[in-house]
Amino acid sequence: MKGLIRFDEVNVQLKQLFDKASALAGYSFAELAAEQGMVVPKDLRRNKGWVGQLLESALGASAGSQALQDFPELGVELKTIPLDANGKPLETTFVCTTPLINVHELTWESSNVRNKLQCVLWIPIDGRREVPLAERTIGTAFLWQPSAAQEAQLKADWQEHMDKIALGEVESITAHQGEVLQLRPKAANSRVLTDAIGANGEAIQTLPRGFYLKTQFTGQIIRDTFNLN
DNA sequence: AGCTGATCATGT
DNA sequence: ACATGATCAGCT
Repeated sequence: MKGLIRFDEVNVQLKQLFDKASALAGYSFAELAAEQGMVVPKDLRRNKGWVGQLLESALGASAGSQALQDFPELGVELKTIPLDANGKPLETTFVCTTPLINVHELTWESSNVRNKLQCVLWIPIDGRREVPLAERTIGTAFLWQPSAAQEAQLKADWQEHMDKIALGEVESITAHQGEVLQLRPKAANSRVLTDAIGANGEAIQTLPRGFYLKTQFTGQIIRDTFNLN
């Protein structure tokens, strides 16, 4: 009984979140920022995460720097995705940082990538740089869970990357690898170092990496959702 | 340093 | 034109 009641409550909360996100469609960044008491920066050059933070604020996501979902009680991750005039993603999507040590015990099933992508509340946003930031608008939010085929692709890429990391080959991995999930630097700058495994199993220092969804993958999600093509 | 939120800017 | 490697801000 208790479980059933909780289940219902979670569904109600999820619906409320989705309704709230849906209601944001059409608003300009200026309008939403005013509502949230935020100031629209001139551009995103020194405020790259600003749009994401604007939506987090509007939807009441638990802020912070923890490696958790945005709505842990709902198991939902919030992601903004900048689109061009044709509805194509302009950027890859950061998923989470990549573990580079103690990786032997890790499995896809328990991975942070799988956890984060289990249920995503995507919010398409106008990413056109030629449009002043204040005038850009919010698109139609949608909930997504990876299909079996999509999860299989993600798992295969994740496993390939993690195998290389475990073998001490992290520095040979480029963003070209992975069908849908790539590994790229994720740091304040290229001089930042973190612990990793070297080619002979020894400890080395390397640039921190993150997992990113390639634009072809997110582009297909967008097309599937909005019946484009 | 290492997470979160990401986009920038350059090379191809 | 586009993706890769680099970078920016805030908080812990």
